[in-house]
Amino acid sequence: MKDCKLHYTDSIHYELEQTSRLMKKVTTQLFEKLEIDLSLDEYAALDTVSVNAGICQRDLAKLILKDRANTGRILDSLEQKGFITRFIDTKNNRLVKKMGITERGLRELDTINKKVKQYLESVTKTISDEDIERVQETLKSFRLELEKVVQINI
Amino acid sequence: MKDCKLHYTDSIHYELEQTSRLMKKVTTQLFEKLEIDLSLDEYAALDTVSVNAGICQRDLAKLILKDRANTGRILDSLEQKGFITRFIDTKNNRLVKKMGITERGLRELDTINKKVKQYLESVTKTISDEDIERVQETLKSFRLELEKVVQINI
DNA sequence: ATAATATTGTTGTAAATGCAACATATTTTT
DNA sequence: AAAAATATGTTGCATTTACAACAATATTAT
Repeated sequence: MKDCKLHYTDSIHYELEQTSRLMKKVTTQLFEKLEIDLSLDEYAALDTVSVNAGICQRDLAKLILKDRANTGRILDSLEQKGFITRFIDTKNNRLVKKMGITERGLRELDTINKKVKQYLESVTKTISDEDIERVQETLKSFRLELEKVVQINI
Repeated sequence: MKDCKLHYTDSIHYELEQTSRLMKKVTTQLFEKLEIDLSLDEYAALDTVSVNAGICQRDLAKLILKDRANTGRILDSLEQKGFITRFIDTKNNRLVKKMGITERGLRELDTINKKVKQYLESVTKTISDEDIERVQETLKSFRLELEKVVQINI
């Protein structure tokens, strides 16, 4: 019993990784099925921009946990599709590329959010809201602990 | 408040993804710091093999959520490093490549497990054991629900 | 018995990812 | 004021990854 807990496959870290990978797979398949013209990462970025109007690229990169290079590329795609606009501005007297969601992007995001929410709720319907909420809260504390020890170079 | 919950960034799926990515980053950095000569995936595979002696490649692929191609490559590396042995056997009258952990692999795994456990426990020490356990259990039920709807081609 | 289908593993390839190097501009140090 | 350090974004590259095609063998259907 004591030995059991020594294994990675019995750890919360393993469970997290597995669940997350599976979740990603499910969502990717859902996006294909619903013929959504965005990648999962583009969607996450778009959603994050929508609630953080005027955010700059580096700050966005921190939120979506991508590096600056990939964040830039994701934004190129979103801009090219007309879902966001980018503009040069300053932050702490430095030139930065800020962005905002377009009218079209907002409509697209809203559509996707509704579709996805409906579907995903049907997946988690066997799990009580309290459990979900409790997990979410614990994950958040957990994440904050992780942020203290991880070195993020973005 | 109701609208809030519509956003991906407020969903448990987002929290899962973020926490998992962060966790991966932390562990990768830990492996580098401890100068462990295994990738994270190799470690997960080795650990899984150790508790599933005689497993075949495809079954292992299912457990570590990699496709058959990548699983094969990971095993090539582990075999080359002398941590596992592979042998041809049959499963349901079919030829399969089974594997087992070597004496050396077992020692290596044990060393890593101890190091990693010690470190990771220091990370999660601010979170109570009950919370961890509860999250782990809920994640597992969640994962089982996901497995029902996801299409896995391995 | 022959053809079609299924299982398992490998190889090839295109896309995603992260990291380092670079370019530019600004702040801090000397 | 000049030099060093910092912040931000982009480009290039090497690694990882997933997916499809293939090879070999066994099972099932006709």
